[in-house]
Amino acid sequence: MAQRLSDTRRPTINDVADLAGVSRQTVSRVLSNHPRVAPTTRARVEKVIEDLDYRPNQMARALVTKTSLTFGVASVDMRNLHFAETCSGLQVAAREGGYHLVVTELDPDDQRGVGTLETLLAIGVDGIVLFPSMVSSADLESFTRRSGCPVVMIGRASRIPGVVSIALDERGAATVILEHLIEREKSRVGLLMNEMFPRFIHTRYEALHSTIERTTGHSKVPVEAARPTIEQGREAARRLLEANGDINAIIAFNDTMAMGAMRGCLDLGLRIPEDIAVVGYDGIPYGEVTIPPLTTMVQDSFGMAGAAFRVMLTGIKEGSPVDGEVQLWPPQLLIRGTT
Amino acid sequence: MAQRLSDTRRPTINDVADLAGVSRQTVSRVLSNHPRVAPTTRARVEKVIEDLDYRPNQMARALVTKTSLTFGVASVDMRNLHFAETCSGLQVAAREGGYHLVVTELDPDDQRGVGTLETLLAIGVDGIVLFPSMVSSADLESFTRRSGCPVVMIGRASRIPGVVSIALDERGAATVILEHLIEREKSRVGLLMNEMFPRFIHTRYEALHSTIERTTGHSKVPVEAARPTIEQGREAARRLLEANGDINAIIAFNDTMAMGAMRGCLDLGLRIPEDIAVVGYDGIPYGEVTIPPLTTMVQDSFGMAGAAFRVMLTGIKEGSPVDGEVQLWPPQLLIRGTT
DNA sequence: CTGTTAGCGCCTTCAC
DNA sequence: GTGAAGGCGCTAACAG
Repeated sequence: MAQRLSDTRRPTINDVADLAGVSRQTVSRVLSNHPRVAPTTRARVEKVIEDLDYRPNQMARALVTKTSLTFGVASVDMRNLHFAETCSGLQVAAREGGYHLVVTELDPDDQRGVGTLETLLAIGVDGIVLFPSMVSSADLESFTRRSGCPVVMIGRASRIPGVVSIALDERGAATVILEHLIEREKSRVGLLMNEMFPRFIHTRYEALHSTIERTTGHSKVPVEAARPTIEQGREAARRLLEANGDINAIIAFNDTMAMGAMRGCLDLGLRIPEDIAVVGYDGIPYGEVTIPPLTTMVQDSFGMAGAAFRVMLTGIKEGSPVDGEVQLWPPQLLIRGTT
Repeated sequence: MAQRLSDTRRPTINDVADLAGVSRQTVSRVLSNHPRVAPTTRARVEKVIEDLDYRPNQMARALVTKTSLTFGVASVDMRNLHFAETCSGLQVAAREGGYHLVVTELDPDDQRGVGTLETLLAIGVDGIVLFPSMVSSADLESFTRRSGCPVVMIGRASRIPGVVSIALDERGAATVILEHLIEREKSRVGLLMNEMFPRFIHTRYEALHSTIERTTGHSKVPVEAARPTIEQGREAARRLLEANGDINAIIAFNDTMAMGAMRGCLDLGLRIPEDIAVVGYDGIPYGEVTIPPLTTMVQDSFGMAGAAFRVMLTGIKEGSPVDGEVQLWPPQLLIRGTT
């Protein structure tokens, strides 16, 4: 038993120091590339490190440096391509800096959501990338104020002190979509929104709603809310169409719902795009193989992820997040077959 | 500045102890629900914990307990629905045990892949869930032997000492698919495989290849390898069809490639399923909205994730992984419109 | 250039 | 029931 333990025990900085005949401090200096180490000493220590396949224990290191080289990524549901792509982008950006991602879904039982953030903090993350969620602006502000933890929010633009937002320019996006639909003479628009997000964080809904009112003159905009799945999108689209026979365009919260909506339209015998146009958001790859291919408001998940990581890193290094900054990303409408 | 630091400093066990007028030890006992604490003391301490919103620093705790309550999840590419769903399942299972996921992509520069595993270990994970990758069986075996870290591999069945495999029963799955295709009189099968996975870990390829030979009598099975994307699947399918005019069925490595293959077939003017049948693997939601809907070998990502977490937890608790166990999951063919 | 001392925040072991 | 030492593996600050 003791045998086994000694077998599996990872070498520590002490082991390296002993074998190299130096103090732990010298090893530590070699590790951190401190200049004032004699070349011969350095070589000797590095040799031992190599031989032992030693790697410093990051948790011990974090305990003293207050920097764990990990950051949290939180969303309500990770089974989402936009999220997956963003995570991939975060991971790529993070790797260079030696950072790791702790990915978590916000606890559905924790209504306010802050609990999940506190938990991330307790395990030692240096920063948090947060996807749109139930966490209210007030809670978020108090969280960052209390903790000093840099928080970057992707996908929802709000000027929360202590939080940097990176999001699609929703108003610009809505305008581009509406211009396009109007050009296609599809100005009677219905909305398919995500019921997971309460009104107060629903910038996309508000942007679309006000833009539709402004550009089409229709004051009552038909809308249905559902979970962001194909099946729910399909059913919601049917409800939307049955209750509003005059609709000739559907804008969906994301591509997944839009793909469901396409089926809902077919269910009712409507032709796309002749009878009804469909527009999604995100630009997921699967949208290009629907028949017809889906017109969509592309989000540069990868680019936004990179930006998010850099902003977070700045927040970490400066010890505090930039104040309420909002980075808006330009809309980019990918016009394909559904409009 | 000192002001700011003191503002944002998280309370420690000492703060709680001081305020409650007890020693740190007593606080620690309250935290771990130790029975021998006077009810009044406990109440007092809990009150302070509540007031301070104190949460124990997991890294400090991990340093002494050797248990971080985190585990690593590694794959070659996280932009993959099967992976995303599995992560979601892992996260749900993990939450109950208070565990967190550190998700990482295997470093493409690290050809052998073990480096990524070592890095995970250095940041303190208690176990690792590994997706099929370039990591060879030999490297994996030596890694688990040296580190004693429980590793569960999802998606590739191999009897590696120290590693538990959880995977689809590939031979069973291949048999089910072939029986179905033969019944549909589509026995001239071409294969679209994933070039990311080298031969030696390609159980899916081997199962399909040998099953096709056995059941159809065709000894030379046409195959194309490509990256697992829609576009690459499409091109590979065209190559496959152009080189093998007699093919009347394509089995793709996963649904994404299968969806690309469907486009490739259309490109060449083939009707699905009349002229050619298409089968995918995974059962991702988007497969249900292709036209026609995609026949697919479903993988219970969520269930496999739960099983993987439980196995890993057992490994962690017992201090060593179960030995070379392989859990095979039964095939489940979802027959839709492409066959 | 290198070593010593003193913790980081927590738990384990042993006293009382 | 509670407290006092001691140390997990590492680095910061000071010696020399």
